[in-house]
Amino acid sequence: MGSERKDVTERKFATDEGSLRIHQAIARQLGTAILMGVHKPGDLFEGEIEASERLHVSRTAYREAVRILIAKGMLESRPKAGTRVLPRSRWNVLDPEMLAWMFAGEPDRDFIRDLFELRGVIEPAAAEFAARRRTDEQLAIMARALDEMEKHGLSTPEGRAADQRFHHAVLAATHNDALAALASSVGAAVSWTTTFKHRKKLLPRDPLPDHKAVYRAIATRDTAAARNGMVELLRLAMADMDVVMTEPGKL
Amino acid sequence: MGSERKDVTERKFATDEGSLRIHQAIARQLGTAILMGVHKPGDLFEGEIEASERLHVSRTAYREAVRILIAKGMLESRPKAGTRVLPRSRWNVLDPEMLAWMFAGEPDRDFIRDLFELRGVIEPAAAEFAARRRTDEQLAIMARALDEMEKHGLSTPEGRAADQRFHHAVLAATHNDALAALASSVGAAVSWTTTFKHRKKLLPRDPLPDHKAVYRAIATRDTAAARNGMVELLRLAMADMDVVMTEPGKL
DNA sequence: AATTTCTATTTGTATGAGTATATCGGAGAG
DNA sequence: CTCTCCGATATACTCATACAAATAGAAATT
Repeated sequence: MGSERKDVTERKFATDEGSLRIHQAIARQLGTAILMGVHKPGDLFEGEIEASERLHVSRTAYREAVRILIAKGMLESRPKAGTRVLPRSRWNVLDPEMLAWMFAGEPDRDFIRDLFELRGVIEPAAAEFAARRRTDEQLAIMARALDEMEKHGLSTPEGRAADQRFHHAVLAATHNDALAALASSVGAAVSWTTTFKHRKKLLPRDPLPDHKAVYRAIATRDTAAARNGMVELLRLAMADMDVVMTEPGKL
Repeated sequence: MGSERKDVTERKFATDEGSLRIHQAIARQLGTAILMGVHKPGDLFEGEIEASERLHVSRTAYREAVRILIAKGMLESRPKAGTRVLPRSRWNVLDPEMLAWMFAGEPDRDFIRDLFELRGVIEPAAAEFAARRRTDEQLAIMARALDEMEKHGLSTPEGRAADQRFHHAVLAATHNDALAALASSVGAAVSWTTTFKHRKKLLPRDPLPDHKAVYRAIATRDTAAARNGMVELLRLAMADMDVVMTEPGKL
């Protein structure tokens, strides 16, 4: 003892990371900074002591935050060498938490495009597998999701959540853990479009009929129709997105 | 406490985790245990103090290990509630480190199947994108990889590494970060087949011609041929794998 | 110029004290 | 009897400090 306690309220203000534990809050803060390009690949972090003092947290908490980012492939650290940002190619960009950090702010347009391209690759195949392997229970989940989409509409958070649940259910129905692991990536893309379109007040077409077509195909175990339905659904979503992406001006 | 059989050397022996830092070693140990089903979803871990004492490490190191596993979606921890294993659906099974843990031991056959199915979805599309967008430099990397595959053969570690580099280069050439992030997943599957087939001493067919066909298609920017070539390549790999998987007996 | 040795810097590990939080059980109200 | 509230308590979380290990880079050596 001998050293006086710090003013704790200062940190609350500085970070304001909700009810997260401190290490999580710091991880998010650092992760977000890296994603936004504040720290670029190859950049060296300050030492643990300086960093933890600047952030008004203990070295323990700071180190745990760094461990989290290392686990996600964003950082590496070695004695004497320090802690530095890894090349983008090493980042686990499909990690759910990382996607959450990205989409909390203004995500990179290029990456959005990449994510949609991934959707285009994954989801038609997933729909086909789902049509072949879905259980009745999984089908029921899809039905409920569609009901709620219809009930709330895509302009409400509930409706968008239901949309995500539908796509999630399709992936789950593939009975393939590797495909299902991409649910958060697909979900992020799904969520982004609808949110964005709502923000821009352009709802060019009702996506519900397409969703229902996919649903019917999966219900009747028509694999080809399921794939085609999903392709069609995505074609529309992507067309809308292209409008947004090629649009001039910020955001 | 009475039941300890501890040396200081025991940890070195028990974990024998190479030159990993302690927290990494513990993370790997716990992660592997979870993957092998020693700790099942829903299971509660012992307290930090007990756990760290049993493993002969400090609470600091143990906690950092747990942070890593939490970052990968395997665990969650809350005060009073304890630390428990999350449902499989939450695990980031495509995380490179996690794949390494899986394939270090005897990976789950079902998951291998899932991974190959994912390959079947991803790689043909990736080949098509690569044919459209590859740079000359990326093409050169593929060429070098094929040369080394031919030179060393798939029965050598060098040859298998070259095989992985080829598939990695194709994914990189898509210029899509989301697809490229799946490189380690694809790589794990690639590596597993060749390693396994070599161990079983069955090399049914030379995969090089197929690889070269894909390469030529990408070189000439023939998207359709690239896709078809990759489909063909995978058809063979999967056929071999099916033989292995349906084979009776362990492993 | 290449190699080895040294050393200073940085992360890694350990420990103990104290804080915050959520679960569980029990008391009280309906 | 069921439900809600509330407080005791177990548990993870945070902090501060000390010391250990490793390693990049300089210095000495060949």
